[in-house]
Amino acid sequence: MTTEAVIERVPRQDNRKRALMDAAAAAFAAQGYRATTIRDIAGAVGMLPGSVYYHFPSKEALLLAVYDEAVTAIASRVDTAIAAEHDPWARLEAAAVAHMETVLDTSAYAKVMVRVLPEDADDAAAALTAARDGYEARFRSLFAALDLAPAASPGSLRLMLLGALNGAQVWYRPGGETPAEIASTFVRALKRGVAP
Amino acid sequence: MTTEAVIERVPRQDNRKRALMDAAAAAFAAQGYRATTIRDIAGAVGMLPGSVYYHFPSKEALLLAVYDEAVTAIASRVDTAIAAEHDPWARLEAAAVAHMETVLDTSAYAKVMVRVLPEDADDAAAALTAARDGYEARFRSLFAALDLAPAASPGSLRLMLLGALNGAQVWYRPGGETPAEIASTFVRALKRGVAP
DNA sequence: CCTATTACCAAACAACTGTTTGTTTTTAAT
DNA sequence: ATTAAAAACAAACAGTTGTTTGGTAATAGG
Repeated sequence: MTTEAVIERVPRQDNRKRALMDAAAAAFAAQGYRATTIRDIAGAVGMLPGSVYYHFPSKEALLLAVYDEAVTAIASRVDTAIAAEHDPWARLEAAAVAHMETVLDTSAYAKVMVRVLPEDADDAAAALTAARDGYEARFRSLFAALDLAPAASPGSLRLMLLGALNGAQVWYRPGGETPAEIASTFVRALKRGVAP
Repeated sequence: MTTEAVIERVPRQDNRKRALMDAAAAAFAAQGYRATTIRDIAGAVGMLPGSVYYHFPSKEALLLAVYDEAVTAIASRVDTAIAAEHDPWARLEAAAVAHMETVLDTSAYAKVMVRVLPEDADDAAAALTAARDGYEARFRSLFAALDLAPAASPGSLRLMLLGALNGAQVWYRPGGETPAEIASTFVRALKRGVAP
């Protein structure tokens, strides 16, 4: 008994955990965190509500998992985009385009990051803020590398750019300019406006 | 009976209706619509939950009343601000400053307009959208009056400006630049960026 | 004073919420 | 085939939600 080897079980599939996160992301993005019920999510993957708690200990934990995944994914896309550029303004433009495309086109995860405010999840609020801050630090660096006119504050500009990009989720409708064009146009206008 | 004069009663005071709307606006702005309960609002004015329904037929009706009031108030402030200017860019700047000051300083009502998405209120969604559109039409006119470089689309610029201004509510913390300074700086940068 | 209306209370309702519990089925290694 | 863990079901729980109902003070006009 004491010499018993520790048997390691490989979990059958993560598929269900992933399916739950995908369903949760879609629901959170479309209806918001509070308006989404565990029953919505469970139903979307053909599960009973109680079964969700085998995979996640709480609704907030599920949100946090989705949120972390969202931050990781968009951060990696932005990193790839800026790695291809050297000029500071070109890097900012590339980052803005990647951000906007991810939020508007790609995944429900990024939409969750924009739509769900940290205050929506009482206990997980600090964790959500931390995750978001980690991502936004990239834009902090990008703005710090710019050569700006003395009147322009990099902090305000960064927050306004992110506000404008994220606000697009509320009003954007496909058909006219693409997300990439909108982001690109905006950053270029900003450049002409605040360069020395 | 047929010649009976119609007696008109003057309601004692609207004070309570107003108090309810103020409390609702504060709660909606701080916690969002769904996270706010009728009990929260009733408690804030020293009333029992059921009594709220003497003044408003539903929670959504209360939201709509707050929303309409918010739109009316911010629209009047913006109208006053732009009436004092003649140059198109100066008018836009004045409007942006008035918008931002209202959202950040003045009242919880304006914050509701920014924070509560129409989709949050299932049945009243269309009414909320209509109210918001009526307000945003002012900015449509302001942008239409500008002399823009051919590459810049007035529609995208308008939505980005509003996105940036409204996004400020999420990140703004008092202490540094004032809301008016931020809005002003931003519009001026935009002008240099997109003027022909 | 009388009376109808206004404004509110007190208590409940039915529906829905996140979550828990005990049990059963499914899976994969022995 | 046996076994044990993994994954799900079935059913409930306790709390909260928006809302309704019937009664009761308060108010102001007659």
